[in-house]
Amino acid sequence: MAAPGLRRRALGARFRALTQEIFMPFTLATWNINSVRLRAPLVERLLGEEAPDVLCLQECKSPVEKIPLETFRALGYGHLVARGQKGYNGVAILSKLPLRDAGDRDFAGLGHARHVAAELENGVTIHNFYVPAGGDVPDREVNEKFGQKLDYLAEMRDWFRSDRPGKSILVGDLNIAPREDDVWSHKKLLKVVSHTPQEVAALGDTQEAGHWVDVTRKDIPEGQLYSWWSYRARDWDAADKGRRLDHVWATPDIAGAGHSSRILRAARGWEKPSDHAPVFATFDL
DNA sequence: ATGGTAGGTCTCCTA
Repeated sequence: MAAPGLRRRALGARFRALTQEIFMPFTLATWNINSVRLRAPLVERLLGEEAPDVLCLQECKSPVEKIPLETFRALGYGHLVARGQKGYNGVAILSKLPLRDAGDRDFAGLGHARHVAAELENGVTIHNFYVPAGGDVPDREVNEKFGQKLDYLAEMRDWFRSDRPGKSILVGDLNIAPREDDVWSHKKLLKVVSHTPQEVAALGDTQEAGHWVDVTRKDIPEGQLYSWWSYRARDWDAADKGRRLDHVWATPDIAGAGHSSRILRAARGWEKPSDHAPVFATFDL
């Protein structure tokens, strides 16, 4: 039998080990960067100023081998799981924490680099998505791209239905603003691709199939919330005609650990910006 | 009702 003092210290160590095991908070951000090579300085600025543990990028528009990993590694981000192609699409997960490549899927058979998954050492899987934008006309009979977007979402839905995810986070540019307060004008955008009832229903089916919790809206349930402002506006900030296209979802087993969601609107005003702002969430896991 | 900007690539596609 150990002396009372020793026993107390041993319990203290066990308590510390236990609490550390339970509370290992990590912060995650998702950002459509619109060319990771052109905007490598902006990525560096975000990593330097905000220091998320994990940064998921979309629209890298670069083959994986041309992503400037060494500049990011110098800031402590030595781990990369990515898929790329020349000129279009491309998704990357950049991390301070070790990652295991957990594969990718080619939904709707497009042959595009629009999904990649990685697993953290705590067993959490991160899915990074770039859902097709869907073209201009919300009618698959006259616009093939709109059909591809709906097919992409349907195949995501079917996958989550057949293989229900657990301990998972899904982020990315989903190219749909589902709620009325996710767009600057619900009424004016009802026939605009990204906010049509058909797309909102498709996204809802995909979310429901995986029992995904919208972590951003769990944290910020009220009010207008945007993550994208068009380049075409004369003054994006004053006009504020935004949409919430970028999302952070989590499975119910870990969604309760998510908190401190925010959108870094300021990044939309940086020099030569992306048209998207980064979305953040922290998970105590 | 219209056109407005941006990036990559190779002259126009995509967002």
